[in-house]
Amino acid sequence: MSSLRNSKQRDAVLQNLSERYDHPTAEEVYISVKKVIPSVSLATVYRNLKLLESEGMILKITTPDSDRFDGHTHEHYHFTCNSCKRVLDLELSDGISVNTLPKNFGGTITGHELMFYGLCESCNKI
Amino acid sequence: MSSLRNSKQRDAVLQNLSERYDHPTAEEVYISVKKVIPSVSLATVYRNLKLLESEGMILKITTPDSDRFDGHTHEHYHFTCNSCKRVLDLELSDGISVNTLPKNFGGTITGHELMFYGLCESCNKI
DNA sequence: ATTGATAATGATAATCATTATCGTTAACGT
DNA sequence: ACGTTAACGATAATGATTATCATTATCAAT
Repeated sequence: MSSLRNSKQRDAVLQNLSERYDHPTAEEVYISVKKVIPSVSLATVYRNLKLLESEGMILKITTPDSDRFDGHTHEHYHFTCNSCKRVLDLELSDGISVNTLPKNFGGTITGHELMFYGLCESCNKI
Repeated sequence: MSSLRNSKQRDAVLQNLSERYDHPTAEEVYISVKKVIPSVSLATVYRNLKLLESEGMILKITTPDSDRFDGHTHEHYHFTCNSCKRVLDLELSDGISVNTLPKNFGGTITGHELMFYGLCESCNKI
């Protein structure tokens, strides 16, 4: 069977994401990785982001505005500013209700969306 | 200032969404509305979905696979099947923890993502 | 009812993020 | 080293969404 080979491009993508906390887009990761490996291709960044996500090493965060990536995979939540579109981390204390909005946060929260993932009943049976 | 005028195309979009619970894509809404107004344009469906969402009359649900629409705006949550990509409603009892997964559900839940929306601290000040 | 202003439409071109293709390069087991 | 093939860089293709624009429909004022 095929297995993963080492790739400095993939290492650079993963390292960049592990160093930052601003939830960059694929394009923004590309710009950063280019500073370390100037010859890197945008397609390679997309390829490795997808691969790393499928391996569970990074998270893809889908917002209404853009897809973003997060190198920190511990359980935590996110906030999107409707104005500047930035994505911030929100750490909720364990067991907090989704109806109890975080207090230690200078912004204003006007809504939230909770999405569960898994297998539906019919796909479960297959 | 400008104000909204009546439009049977917009009414048809809104009515279609209010009748269904399957969280259709824009294309799927278009197919349905076309059965009522055969001359309707896909662009008109997109325009009205955006307009209705900005008016708070429908919800846009962004999933990793596609954007979907929901005509039912009361607070509730969603489940995306990783296999068939369907989006289902999940009603959580009030105050339930995000760590307590719903029981009345035939599928398997493997993860979840919680996104808050609003204004960040710096945009708040503007 | 008619008119005038303009919101809304239908058709389609343009945009843009992402993916596919393909010839070349590089990782690594033998 | 060598051969196999995963991974790459470059770029074309794709597909969902948005922009454009000439035409039509809404509706307040006459």
